[in-house]
Amino acid sequence: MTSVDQNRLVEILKNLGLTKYEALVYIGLLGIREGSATEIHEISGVPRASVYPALNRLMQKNLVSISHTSPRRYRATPPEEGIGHLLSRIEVNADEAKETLREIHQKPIQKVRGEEELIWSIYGKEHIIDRLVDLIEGAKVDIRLMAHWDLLQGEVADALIGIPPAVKVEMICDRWESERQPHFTVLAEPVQPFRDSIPPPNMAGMFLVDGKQVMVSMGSGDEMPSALFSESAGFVQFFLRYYRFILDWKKQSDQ
Amino acid sequence: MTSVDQNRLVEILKNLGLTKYEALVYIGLLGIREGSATEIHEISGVPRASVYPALNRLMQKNLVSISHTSPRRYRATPPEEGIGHLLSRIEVNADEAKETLREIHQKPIQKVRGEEELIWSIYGKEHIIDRLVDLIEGAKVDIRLMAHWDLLQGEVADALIGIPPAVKVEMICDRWESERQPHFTVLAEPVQPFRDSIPPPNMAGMFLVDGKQVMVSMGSGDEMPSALFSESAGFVQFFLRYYRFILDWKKQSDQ
DNA sequence: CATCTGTTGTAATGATTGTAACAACATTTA
DNA sequence: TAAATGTTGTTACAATCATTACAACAGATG
Repeated sequence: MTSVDQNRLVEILKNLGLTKYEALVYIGLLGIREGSATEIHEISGVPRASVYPALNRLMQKNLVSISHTSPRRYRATPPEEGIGHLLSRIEVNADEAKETLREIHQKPIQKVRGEEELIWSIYGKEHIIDRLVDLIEGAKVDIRLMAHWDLLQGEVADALIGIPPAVKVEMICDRWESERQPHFTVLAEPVQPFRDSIPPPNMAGMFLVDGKQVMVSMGSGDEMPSALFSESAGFVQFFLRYYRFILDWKKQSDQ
Repeated sequence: MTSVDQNRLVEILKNLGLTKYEALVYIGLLGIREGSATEIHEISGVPRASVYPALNRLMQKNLVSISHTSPRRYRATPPEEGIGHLLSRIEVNADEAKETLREIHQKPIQKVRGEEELIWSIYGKEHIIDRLVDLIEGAKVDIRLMAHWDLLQGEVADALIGIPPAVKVEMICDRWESERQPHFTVLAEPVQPFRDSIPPPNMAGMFLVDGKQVMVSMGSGDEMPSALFSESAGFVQFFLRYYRFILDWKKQSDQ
């Protein structure tokens, strides 16, 4: 196992609640299945005196068992089980938090004012895609979009495919390389706003959902993608008009 | 929301990777849906100057969006989505770690020596139940057990019910209050070793799997339950004999 | 328009906490 | 008795918490 792998593993285990020493000890112990504190120290690189408290804490986390021999010997819980239980606990807790937070969110403790009039910024490709997926999955009536395939491919396309048939989907894009659904209208050809030579990935896109929400994404190449989201009627109307203009323009240039 | 609830929430969110201030800010913001930094400070109790860096970090975690008004306003990502994505990331990482750790575990880097000759200790009710479930689910031929219902109820019983029919299950217990399966043999009646008056919960139990593994559990009332596990042939044989003795004794006293 | 007041946003600093790293000591074992 | 094992204590460091100071800005007022 390379040092990069190990650093990655240690990082993940730290995010699951282990300290660096605990992670190193557990990884080392898995490599020898079972051993004494001194052996674990040798395999893991953790100072010998620090192996003992680390092992005690790992036992509390059910990742290690002890045999009261002399010297004491330790055994690693297999990772499917050990990590599995750790993760289960986190999931249970997260579900509990989600429920409580949902209640807070649904019963605001003060009158919410003009939230829908504002324009919200989102930064980073992953964040944008996460939020796009959420937006698409929340659609009830229709989705109109104009976007570059660089943005659509992957999770966004999957979300669109998963839309129930009652929701009409209309797209203008340079191309569409995923499956088509009967309720899709795809105008897939190079269109003017996306024809410029810009370095991939091209994150340009405009998504209109239910005539009430709009999300506009921009950015390409090395620059940090960003997006704007709004439920402001004015903002939505602006982009609806723009979309219809492009649609009409597209239909005419098809003749 | 009570202060206990809030502390619990903050604790869970910290385990999902947030700092205390980030958690308080997110919770507070959910309560007002959208607000300025000063409003968030007032609702959350986080010092006003510290709200800003906390909000920036929450934006990086896709839990908050910003509107570049003057003063700036912030909006909370709904918890299903925000927490959901956090958790997904953790799960993906945990699966990756599990896979890498499994490879390490399956290819020990040194010759494993007499691991099966040792007796391993496990402490704490939750840990014992976790390990019992793992043990039961790993059975391939048969399971023989003698245990008190206090220990069996819940996850252990569920695991037993989920055993495939090819695995024979034979139990001696004070009672069995879950469903029975055709491949179960249940001798469910007060038996001598469990008849003493001891404070509930009674964690006594002995589990033999495939004639190769044994786990013995003990403890009751307020005392910390503990268990021993071994694959040592001698240890397993000892308990097999003991089990058969009790079984014979049980069958005779039924006549 | 200049001035004043209050608000917003940022950076710096100090305190606290938990972990990593190391040293010293006590006990046990061969 | 020397080496190994196990325990305890100390120091350094990093991150977070908590607070302070200040510049810039916005709005109100004369």
